[in-house]
Amino acid sequence: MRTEQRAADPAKPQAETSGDISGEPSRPGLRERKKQRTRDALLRAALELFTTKGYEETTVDEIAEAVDVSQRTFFRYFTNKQETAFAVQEMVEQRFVETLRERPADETPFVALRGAVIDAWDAMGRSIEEVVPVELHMRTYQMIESTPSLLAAHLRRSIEMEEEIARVIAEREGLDLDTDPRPRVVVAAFSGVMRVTGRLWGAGEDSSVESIRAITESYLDHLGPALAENWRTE
Amino acid sequence: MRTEQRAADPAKPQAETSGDISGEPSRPGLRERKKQRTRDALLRAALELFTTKGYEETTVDEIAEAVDVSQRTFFRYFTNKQETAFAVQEMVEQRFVETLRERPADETPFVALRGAVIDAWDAMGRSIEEVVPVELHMRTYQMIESTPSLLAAHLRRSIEMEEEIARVIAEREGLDLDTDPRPRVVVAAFSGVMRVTGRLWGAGEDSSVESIRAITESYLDHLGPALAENWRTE
DNA sequence: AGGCTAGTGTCAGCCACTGACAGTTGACAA
DNA sequence: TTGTCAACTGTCAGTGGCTGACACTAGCCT
Repeated sequence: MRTEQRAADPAKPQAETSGDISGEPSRPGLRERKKQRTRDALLRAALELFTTKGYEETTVDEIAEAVDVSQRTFFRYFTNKQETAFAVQEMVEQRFVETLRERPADETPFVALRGAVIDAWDAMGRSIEEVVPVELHMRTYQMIESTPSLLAAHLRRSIEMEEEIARVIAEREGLDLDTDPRPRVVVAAFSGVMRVTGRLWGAGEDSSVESIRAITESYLDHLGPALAENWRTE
Repeated sequence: MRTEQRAADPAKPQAETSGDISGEPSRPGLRERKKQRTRDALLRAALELFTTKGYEETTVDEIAEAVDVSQRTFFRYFTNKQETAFAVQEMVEQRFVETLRERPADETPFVALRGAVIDAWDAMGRSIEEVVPVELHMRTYQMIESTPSLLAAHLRRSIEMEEEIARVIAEREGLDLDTDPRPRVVVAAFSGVMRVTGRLWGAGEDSSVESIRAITESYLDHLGPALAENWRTE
């Protein structure tokens, strides 16, 4: 009943306390800012440690110590050790889904999916920096792919997202997920390919955003033809 | 550095000790038989407990106690708690790969894959009984699908098998996995669909072998058409 | 029968994680 | 400014997965 993951979010930014007169996104109070700083510090420290000495080799105690808080405090910000590894990933995925929703309605599901990933990769380069250096995020991604327990968690998160994506697709096409298997099927095939590209990228040399973008495009373009009948007599 | 999974196999049936004169698969010594019995007992006890009171709620101590051995002994047979949950699954997958290898060379990769799963489901019904009741295995499968940490592990194991399958396909077609992405792509798409069916089956009512066989066939037949362009004007 | 060694139990200890409780410290009203 | 309340944190103790070390028991073999 130990390891692995739970749920909940004890660190959610609960209701603003400061008097919020102007409509502006007023700067949160000292308390909030302090919390945010602690969380960011824990996250960065964790990722830095994970990517240098390895995930399994990094102790929660070490992470806490690096930020000079108690271990108990760490667990109040992150439900478990794994969660830190996926914190940034989480953001990227969020963005992907949003992008997908905004795709023109006349696009084929597959085309829309393809377009959304490409966009997501591009946007990522720009908007993550606020939390952690992109380069650190890249290293993190590769670490996830090469750490068995994290890979497992990564995959599970993936299929949860698959379900969400399938819902979006079904909505776009005006279909019923419960009776029409096609949305789930495309998404499954699509995601399967995405995973392969992710793995390849993680294993390869070039860890740039451009690199994964290129692999993604190329592989997705192979999907249709690959399911066709005769490979040998192409 | 705790939970999750490791590797190794401390319980492998190492070299026969008894004098093996006849060519027959002579009955192993008392020592071996005893070991086998302990392992089977642990496995059955574990699955029984997992499926009744839940995986996370089951303690290794409880499993060990149910078989009346020490906790330490449990860990000499299984590298970790998770491994027991997948012990039977492991056999099924082994069989699937073997079946795939024996598929007629003139079949399309996709057709061969399709045929192999169907065969595997059929064979399963017959040959697992030796270790655990099929019904218990079914319950176990559903438990895996509904237990987050196990689902994660299950997915990871799946992609490891994907790689193996991709190798088989590449071999069949005489292709080079390193330069030709198509084997991995079909396998990825295929496996993606397989996972969806597995999940559906686990969530549904009918937990029979026939049921999953049917779902599998139906869904795989949807894959080709689903990737085609226009769903709305079908 | 007796020695060898695989298999087991016991013990101690690490680490992820959690509940309980008490001490600090921002936020806010008087 | 000060006092109160609640949020946040640290400390402590405990559970459960998992491992190394060591001593002991019991099949196996000569």
